[in-house]
Amino acid sequence: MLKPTASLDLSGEAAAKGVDLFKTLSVYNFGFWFDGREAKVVLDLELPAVALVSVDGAARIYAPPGSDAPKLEERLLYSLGLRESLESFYAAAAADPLLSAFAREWRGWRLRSCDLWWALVTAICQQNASFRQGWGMLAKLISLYGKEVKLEGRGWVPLPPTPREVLKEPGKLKRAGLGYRSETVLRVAEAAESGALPSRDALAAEPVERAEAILRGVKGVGSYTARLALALALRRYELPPIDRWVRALAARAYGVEERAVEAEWRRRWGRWSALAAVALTVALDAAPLSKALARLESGRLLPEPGTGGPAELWRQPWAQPF
DNA sequence: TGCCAGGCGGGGT
DNA sequence: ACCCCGCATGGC
Repeated sequence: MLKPTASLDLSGEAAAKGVDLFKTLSVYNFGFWFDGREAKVVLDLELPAVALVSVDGAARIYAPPGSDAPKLEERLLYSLGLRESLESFYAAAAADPLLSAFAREWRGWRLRSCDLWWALVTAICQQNASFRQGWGMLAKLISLYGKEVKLEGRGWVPLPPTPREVLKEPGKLKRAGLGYRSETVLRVAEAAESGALPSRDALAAEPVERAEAILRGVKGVGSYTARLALALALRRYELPPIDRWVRALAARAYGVEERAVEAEWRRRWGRWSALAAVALTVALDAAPLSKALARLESGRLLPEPGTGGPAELWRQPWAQPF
């Protein structure tokens, strides 16, 4: 059982940075981690440590006795994007044919980060799968491994399995519906356990192209997966994860050939390239490509209620196994 | 019921 | 620098 080790109020920091905690906590979140009012934010899978964060900014960190509270507080601020200034991102987005409406209505959104292992698993589950299939896999994976931690006085919080736990029961990956992606997740788990995969801090010290190459050293981790993981875990956005979905939408919106999309995307978005790609999935509710293209044609470039996209993932029954 | 989905690696040219 | 295929699974 984890006990409260620190309490803090994020409302001042959020207001100063223009961060909307509801948007930040709700986007790409599961119902078992966000209920519309309060989020469980996993800070450390190994300790473990979890923060309870209310949309009004009240936060409490739960960790084992003797944990480094200031370090966990800093990790919480980092993971909510409160250490990041997105002024230049939203300035660029305001003038962009894909994200101008998003920049107007969703300026307070920040990408939540997670650890490197879970970022890679998340990205692998998006390979060659629809939004719904990918996130369904993750929900089922968490449910099947069944890891939970109790917060004193606040009940149980589901946790993703660690690399070691996945290696101990590898068969659960296929039962979670990962199919051939299971082998890639197992190779990532082995690399993490053996030390072949650098820690997040070690990776963060590398030039971003080198960091991408290191992650691609694992068979089954390609450019898309590596770049998405760098965005989710390290908040490194220079390299865009261009999949066929972004490729087709950007070709249409920017009037370039599909093969020229990556260069054009990097030219327009620079150091915000990956963040812009993730923001686009939020704006278009990660709709299947044909629907997303139709949304683009009709100028419907904001999340729409009832579509069950990233902004409403937490409301979806298929993503709430607990 | 096939066909496709927010990739990837291995094989070709 | 391209092109093409198969891959395991789930949803329609």
